[in-house]
Formats: sequence, structure tokens, C-alpha cells
Amino acid sequence: MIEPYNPREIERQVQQRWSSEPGFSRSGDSADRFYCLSMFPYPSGKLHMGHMRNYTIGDVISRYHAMRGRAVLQPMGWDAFGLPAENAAMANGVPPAEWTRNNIDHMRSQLKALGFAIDWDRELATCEPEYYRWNQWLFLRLLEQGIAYKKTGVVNWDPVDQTVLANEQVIDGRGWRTGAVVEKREIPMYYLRITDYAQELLDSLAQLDEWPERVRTMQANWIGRSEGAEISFACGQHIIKVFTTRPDTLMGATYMAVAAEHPLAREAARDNPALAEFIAACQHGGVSEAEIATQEKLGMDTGLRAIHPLTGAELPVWVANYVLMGYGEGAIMAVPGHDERDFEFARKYELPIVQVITRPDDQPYDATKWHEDYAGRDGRLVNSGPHDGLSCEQGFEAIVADLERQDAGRARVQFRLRDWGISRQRYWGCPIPIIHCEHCGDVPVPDEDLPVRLPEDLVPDGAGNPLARTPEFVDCSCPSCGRPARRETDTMDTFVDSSWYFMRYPCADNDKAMVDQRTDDWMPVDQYIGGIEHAILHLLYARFWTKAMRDLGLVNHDEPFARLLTQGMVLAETFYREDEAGRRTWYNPADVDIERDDKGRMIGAVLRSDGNPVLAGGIEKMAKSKNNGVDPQSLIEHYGADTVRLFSMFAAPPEQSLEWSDAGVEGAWRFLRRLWQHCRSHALAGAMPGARPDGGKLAAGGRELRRRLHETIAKVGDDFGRRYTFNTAIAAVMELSNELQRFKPADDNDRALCQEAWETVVRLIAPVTPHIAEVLWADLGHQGSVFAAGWPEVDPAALIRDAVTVVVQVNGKVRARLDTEPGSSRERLTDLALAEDNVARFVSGKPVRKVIVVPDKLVNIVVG
RNA sequence: GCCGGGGUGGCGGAACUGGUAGACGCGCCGGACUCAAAAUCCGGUUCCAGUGAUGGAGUGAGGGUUCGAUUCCCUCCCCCGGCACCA
Repeated sequence: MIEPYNPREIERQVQQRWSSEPGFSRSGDSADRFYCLSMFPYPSGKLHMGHMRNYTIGDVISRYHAMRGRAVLQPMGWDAFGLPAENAAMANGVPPAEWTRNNIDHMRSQLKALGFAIDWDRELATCEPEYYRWNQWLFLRLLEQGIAYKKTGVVNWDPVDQTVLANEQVIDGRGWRTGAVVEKREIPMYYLRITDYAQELLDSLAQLDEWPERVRTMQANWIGRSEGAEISFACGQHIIKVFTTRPDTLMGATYMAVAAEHPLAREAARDNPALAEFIAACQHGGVSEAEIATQEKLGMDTGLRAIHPLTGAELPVWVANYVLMGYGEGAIMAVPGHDERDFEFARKYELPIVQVITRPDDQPYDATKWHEDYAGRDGRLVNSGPHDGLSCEQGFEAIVADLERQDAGRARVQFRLRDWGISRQRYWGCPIPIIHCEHCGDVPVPDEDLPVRLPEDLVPDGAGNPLARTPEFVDCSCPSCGRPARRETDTMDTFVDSSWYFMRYPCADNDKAMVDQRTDDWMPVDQYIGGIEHAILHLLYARFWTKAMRDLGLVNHDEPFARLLTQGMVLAETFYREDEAGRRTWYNPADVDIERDDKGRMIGAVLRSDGNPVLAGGIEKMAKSKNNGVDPQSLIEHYGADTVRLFSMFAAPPEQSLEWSDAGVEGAWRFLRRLWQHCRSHALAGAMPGARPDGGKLAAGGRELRRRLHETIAKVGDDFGRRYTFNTAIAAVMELSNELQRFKPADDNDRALCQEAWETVVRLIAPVTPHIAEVLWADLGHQGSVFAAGWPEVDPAALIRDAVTVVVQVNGKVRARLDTEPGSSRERLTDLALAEDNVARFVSGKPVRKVIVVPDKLVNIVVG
């Protein structure tokens, strides 16, 4: 009698064994190292499905490489600073530190229950002084290098709460708590000169050939290198500097536009109340690019006039809300004839539009309607005086040369990328180690005084930074002159914390240095896994930080992540009811029963508790707001970790979004139970560990099974090691297992085949469902961990086929299939194909014009 | 608005280099077992026509290249991610 599959019991036992004997080597001594890193989680309270999926992917890859004999490092930590802890504090009055640490404890135990082979000795949390002191230390080094510097920046200001808001706290231009119209406000902040690295960050994307192409494209577009010219326009005593990618259209410039924050706009507003009012109005609304790009284009004439550097013509200078102070020079030369935004603006304010580039086929220029080709570079210059007739490229060169002669401009490269503002006016973050002294200015905290510790007992209330109201933190003496001084109360962007945590894991116990030799030994990360939502910011900052550390001589690699896998989101069905006012109440899918028609289509759904209907709201990302989150914890308790891991790897390839399905989990559970039953019944009949069949003595069925077995080894190894398509790997193991379960051994040689096959199935599935694999491996007669047993080898002799199926098409449509010996000649395949009745039917009476043969695969007969 | 990705049966997905569309799983239908139900096992399952052999249609829509297109090219529609202070 085989005892039933009881995951709770076996997972507990196996995890206990792993805690003393992890099953695979993590020592850093091996030359063949593999650093497998998953993005560390924000400790929000409990593990969600996205985490579960992310870390399962990492664990599968780690365990696969361990079975291949590599020393694997798979660490875990906590991205523990950030806004949600402050929000929780406001809601419950609990200090962020306490809330965060409780969450970490809970989530750590959840990760352990999932059986991830994490090296917990290296755990770190960014809110611990032992970690963030090195943020501060490196910041001071960057300050010495001039990479860190101070300037003003624009933030969202809530005039009621008197506080700076994050972009996500601005909803339709209003503060989330107060509903007050948000204003833009300029404040001093610290920046990092990531733009100094823009060219290298762009160039070295080319060496990241194991990153998804789309991530590299997004980063390249984000960095946004453009070649153009810097041009100076005289405006009274002032010079307006602009950057343009189209100096060839300079003769079409009909006005200038400056940002509302531009010094010239402010000066012009001093004695122009209407303009001052307009500039003030431009301060309303949030600072995010999406908000600015979608707002209506507005502008006002400053009354100032700039001089065109080549023609001497007077150009009106406008203030326009579509010009960004943060990009280029905060001013543009407007060429409405050939720039869509300028065209729209010029039409609206009736500014002149001049064509200076011809259209394709010399079509006439229509200044009443924008055409796509206006922005093209294929035409020739017109209305451009001496440059008429030049191509855009030649015009570019000629006009830049003119400008250089007059000292009014030069060719220049401009990046879209802006310097990284790291100051945050928030409590729960890493303090910026600066002391403000009335006499000495901004003084760095001396290294020996690091870390500047964040007080952990404060509770934010939404109105400003509580640090600023804490004299014990703020009041200090100047390190330079010793007189009373004030400590900086801004903290660092949490992207700083996450820009180097992966370099700390290898040396997490070092309290003397930020990184040491072990960091160089393990870096770069061989495989990094995380959400696609981090494709730009986090990954770009981490790349920059790595290069900055390299230039300080701290590490010797250029790029932190050799290979990147970006996982998709986890989605679930949503259900709701609507009251008379149109307000929706959302119900968790776990509490809803689905009604189906006889084809399995959903025709309705009812709430289990009251039996009344609910409406389906479509499939959406799991979120609190839609109450469609499925809790991994309850599933683990019900089915065990292996089932949940198996389903999440099986339901979709990792890069795609994953639609959660309880029925699908049930299917994964059934598979594991069948595996358990059949594998154990084989073992019970007499395990023969390590036995292998004599291939020559197998009957046709056995040979077929053995061929499938070895094909599956090759397929699964490729899927785990190269393609990372865990879903197809699992499907292949399922197919093999189904076939094996149907196979009835006739003699001892067949039983040896069964032993080989079960040992293989268990090892192939082990990275995904490690607990059941360990137990079945022991049942098959083996001592020690399945992860120490190594990955199965493909026997090439087993792969040889007796027959192949060749498809026969007539004019591209399948008309027959041939079972034939492999390696048949073109002629033989053609003859066999034409001899098929159904093929003859479609060929008869028509001349054969062509026959295409793909050996062992396909014959296509083209007739008529 | 800008940048990036996606769209295949009732559902999740497979088809890796242009060569059998729908592997595997779910759901559904039928059967076995059972006093009965659950569980389990066996069979069927893209749609339309046909008892069947088979035929026709079919990978968001439209067009193109090709002997052959889910795959390559063009136009369009819809959904999702990012947009620098969510992480």
C-alpha cells in the first residue's frame, strides 16, 4: 500500500534536512560559480504572487545550475526604506522601523516555507545602519569626485499639508490626502552626474547581449543621445541658448519659447502682471512627464525680441508650458514648419509658419494642416538664402559652420537623460551625511562619524518630514569649526539602496569596507531576475552606480548583470457588484463560484456566501484595489509549496503575464499526486538504483520510450539553461511521465528502463518541485540529495529513430502523411507522396510545376 | 503625448531557424468504478458541413512577399508596462 502524497509532511521533513545539509555547494571556492539574483522585495507585509513567481524562477535556475555542478550563490534581502512604511505609520501610528521589521520576519518565514535554496547567512536589509552607512560613505566619495553636487530641482508641493508629494501621491493634479491643487516648487537638492556616464551607459548596452532586446532599446531611448547644435540668440543684454537637433531648419525659426522657470521669463514678468499670472498658472499641476506631455499647450508672449543669428530678424520670445526647464537649456527655437509641437502652438497663437525643407515629390506645403513628412530629413533646403538646394545633412553642416564663424553656435551632442536627483524630503530613508553650518556652508560628515543614524521611533503624519522637527537629530556641531550647526534632514532616494545591494551580499559580514575581494569574485551577477517595470530606472541606476564604484577603484567590473530575465505580472479575474450610485464593491475570486455553459464558457458568477450574482470585471493585475489578490500562503497550506511552484512555472513563460487559476493549481496538484503514486509503486516493486537497460534488447515500445526519455533530457536542459521556458520544460516532463505510466514492463530489462526513466523524471522536475523530488529520489534507492546527483546525461544512441512522419502538401495544403525511414531521398519521398490516393486526387490532370522537399519533414507538390 | 511589449480553441498556453497550427494543462462532453457521491481511471474536444472517409475556414483587422506565413514587410484597431519622488 502506497501512502498518499502528503506535501505538508514531506515538505516539513525535507526543509528540516536542508537546514543542516543544503544539498548543494554554496562555497565560493569553486572556479565554476553562478550568481543567481532575484530583485529583493519591498517588505510590504506578506508575500504576494509576484514575489512567489519571481523567486521560484530564481530558485529553479539556481537548482538547475547546482545540479550541473556549479557553486551557486542565491541570496536574499530587503528593500526596506520607502514610502509605504510611512503610509502604514500614518494609518496605524506604528513607527516605520517596527512595521518594516515585523514584515521582514513574516515574509522571511514565508520564503522559507516555499523551499527556496537561499543563503540566509548573507541576508541584508537596507534600513539597517550596517548597510546604509555605505550609501553615506559612497555619497561622500562621489561628492569629493564632483559626481555628487547640489542644485535646485522642481518638486510637487501640497500647499495644504505643506509637504512634498511623490508623483504617485498626485492624482489629477491634486494632493491625494488634501485634494489641494498641487504646485511646482523649486528646492535645493543633491544630484548625481549620471549624465557624465551617458555615453558609456549607452555604448556598453551593446555588450549586454543576454539582456532582452526590448530592455536595451528602452534604455537606449531613455538615454536618448541626439546630435545637433547649440545656438545662441541675442535678446537685449541676454543670450538665449537653445539646443536643436535640426540646425538645418534654422531659417524656419519664427519664434522662441522658454520654460516658465527660465530666468528670462521671470525677468520679463517683473513688470508684466499678466505674464506673471501666466507663469504662476504654469506652476499648477504635477511635475511628471506624462502629465506635462498630455496637458494643453499654452503660451504667452513675453514682449522680448531675440535676434536671429543669421538673418538678424527679430523673433518674439514666448513662455510655453511645453518647454521643459530640465531638458537642454530650458529654451527652444521654434520651427513650426517642421516640428509638430511648434506647428500646433503656432497655429493656436497665429505665429508665422515658414517652409524651409521641400516635401517628397515637390508637393506644395500646406500650412493649415500638419503632415507627417514635414518633420522628415529627406527634402532639400528652401527659403534658406545661400543654403537653398542643400540636403538636410549638408544644410546641417553649412549652417553650423556659419554659426561657428560668428561665434553664435557649435555642433553638440545632447542626451535626454537627466542627472539623478537623490534628495527626498522624507523620514524613512538613508540620511544624507551633510551638516549645514552658517560659517562653513555645507560640510560633509567625517567618515569616522558614519553612519549618520536615522532615529527609529518617529511616526510621520503626512505634513512634512518629522526629522526636521526632531532637535536630537537636527542639532549638531560643525565638523569644521565646531560651532552649532544643523544636520541635513533630506534622505536618499531608495533607488540608491537598490543600486548596489547585489555587491554587498558576497561580503555582507564585512564591517570595515563597503565591498571586498569576494565581491569581485562573484560579480557580475550571472542571472538577474525581476519585474519588467524596472526595465529602465532601477537597472540604469544600478549600472551607473557600478561604473562609479569601478572608477573609485572599489570593483573591477563594468556591468553588474550579465544576463537579465524580466518576468511578467501576475493577473487574476475580478468580480464586483455595483450599487445605485455606481460604486463598485470588489469580491475576491476565492469567494466566487463560476457558472458555465456546456462548452465551458463562463456565463455567470455568484458569490458563494449569498448565492447571488456578481459581475465579471475582466482580468487585471493582482491588486488590493480590485480585491483580486490570491494569497500564496493559503495555497501553500492547502496544496504544499511544490504544487504552487509547479503551477506558477507551468501556466506561462516567465516573461509573459501569468493568469492565476485555481483550477490550474488543481491540475498541477493532480500531476504531482500521479507522479508520487506511479514512481513509488515502481520503487515498491523493487528499486534498482543506477540500473540502465540494454538498449539493444528492448522491444519497439521500450525503444520508443527510451528515445522519448533522452529527447526529453535534451529538451528540458535546453529549456532550463538557455530558453528559460519553464512551461515547455514541465510540459515535456508531463508527456514523458504520462508515457512512462502507460508503459508495462515485461522483463527485468524493461524494469531497468523504468528505473532509468523514473530517476530521470525525478531529476528533471527537481528544480521546480524540490521537496517531492528529494523524497522520490530516496525511494528510488539513493542516498543523499537529488541535487548532489547531477543532471542526467543524454545517450545519443537512444535518440536514433526507426521512422519519421513526412507531411505531403499539394499547393501548400496538407493532403497526406507518410511514415517512412529517416534519410529517404528526394526522389523516393516524391514517389511515395504521388502514390498516396488523396494526393493523386488533388494532383490528377494538372501538370506538376515544382516539388519542394524538406528531408524527413515535408513534400510540397505545386501543380496547375 | 512619448518609449517599449503583446493579441493563437471555451480558458492558460505550444509551434525555438519560414515547413503538420492548437503540444501540455484547465474546462467541458461521454464512459468505467460506486448503493450513491467525491476522488480516480479510460475516451473525445478549434469552428462549419458530413454517419464517415474527407472537405472548407481559421493565429486581432486589412494588404504584401513566398511553393509555403502564428513566424518576414506595410497600414490600422485593442490591451498592458515605463515616463525620472511607488517600488
